[in-house]
Amino acid sequence: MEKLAQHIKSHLAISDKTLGLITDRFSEKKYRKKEHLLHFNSISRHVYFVSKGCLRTYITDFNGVEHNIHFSVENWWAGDLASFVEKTPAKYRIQALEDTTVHAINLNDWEYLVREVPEFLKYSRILFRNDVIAQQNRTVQNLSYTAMERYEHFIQNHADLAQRIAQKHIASYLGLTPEFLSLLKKQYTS
Amino acid sequence: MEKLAQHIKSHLAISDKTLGLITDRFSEKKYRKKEHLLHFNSISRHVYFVSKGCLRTYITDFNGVEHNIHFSVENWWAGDLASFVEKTPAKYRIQALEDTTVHAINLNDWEYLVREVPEFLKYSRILFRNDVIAQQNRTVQNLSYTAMERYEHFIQNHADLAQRIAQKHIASYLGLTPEFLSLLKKQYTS
DNA sequence: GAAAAAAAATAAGGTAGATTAAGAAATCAG
DNA sequence: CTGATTTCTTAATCTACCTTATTTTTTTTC
Repeated sequence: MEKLAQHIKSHLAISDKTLGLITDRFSEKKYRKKEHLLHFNSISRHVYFVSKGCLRTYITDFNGVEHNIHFSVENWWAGDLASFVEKTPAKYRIQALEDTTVHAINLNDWEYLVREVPEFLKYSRILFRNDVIAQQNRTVQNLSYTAMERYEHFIQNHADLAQRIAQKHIASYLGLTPEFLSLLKKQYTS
Repeated sequence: MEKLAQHIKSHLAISDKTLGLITDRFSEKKYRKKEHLLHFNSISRHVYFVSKGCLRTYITDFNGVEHNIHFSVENWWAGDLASFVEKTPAKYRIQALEDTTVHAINLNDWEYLVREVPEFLKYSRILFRNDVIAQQNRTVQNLSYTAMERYEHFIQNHADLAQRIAQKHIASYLGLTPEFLSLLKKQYTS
């Protein structure tokens, strides 16, 4: 739980005792590469904090094409928020891209913490807020930039991810075919 | 303030007295068509609840092309959340598309309500949550659907808006040129 | 560490949507 | 009500990105 504790501490002042109350509600789970944490149309019972490894959150459209929405490496959260809080069937799927260790919390515990631990409520608000801002930025970028610009931006801001993740997953994240990304990459290097 | 009160009531149980505490912190403002509520690079001092009229939230990209991010008609919120909560220069601009009446709240009052009125905290969480979910859906749609499909979807889900707003603004929202939208429209009707 | 599978590169040809331009229709300002 | 401005339409041309197919490279598996 050390990474989760650190993450919370980095966002607000909190005593170790209170921190303990929070981390007590999480349980560690391990997933093998390619394993799914969340399946389409199932109800998302947990949200996850990644302490090791990498997850992708994606949808499969009506043509069967997968679209990566989000990557979660160490110290990031993953989850289908809508499914989790509304108890509705998930639109998203979540899959491990590497052997991954997460700290999972279920809705009961989440609601307990939000209700009983003011620091957790504050932390959860920061998470939601950051999520909103990140999503906004992505919308803006998809509207404003060419494929090449989006690729450059991704490389510059997520150099680590670009090393770790298969190119086809980056292509999917950027809304491109892997073939076209391959072409861009060649142009970018030269 | 009646519409704002109604909107809050529709999301949670709340006494009229508590509701009064909340609406007291809002002030009514009126804007003429084409007037801006928020300029680029200024700090967003307020968020707005629209009680009459219509606003658009948009960005101008480095080529000078405008991209509509969001429309806010009666009973919707508008604001550059990132700028508002972080006190950073706004990325978005907000403009009245019609003569518009809003209820505005500044950050001090917002934070006061979040801190002192648990019902408002709950309400604000619902707003953020819905915002996240709506943004997610938009990302998904932009990735998965053709221009025609996005147009059909818009017409079906926002028939009212389609009547009220200039087509060029819908085109911008859908990520299309007005010329191409005009073409789609012809195909759609026939 | 070899065979199998998955991912990446390369290339030709195709298409959704952009660009440019010009006329028609609607809206606005006085 | 009228001229000016903005918006919408139509059409020809163009291009960014997709599709399909083949080969090469990398990764996985046992």
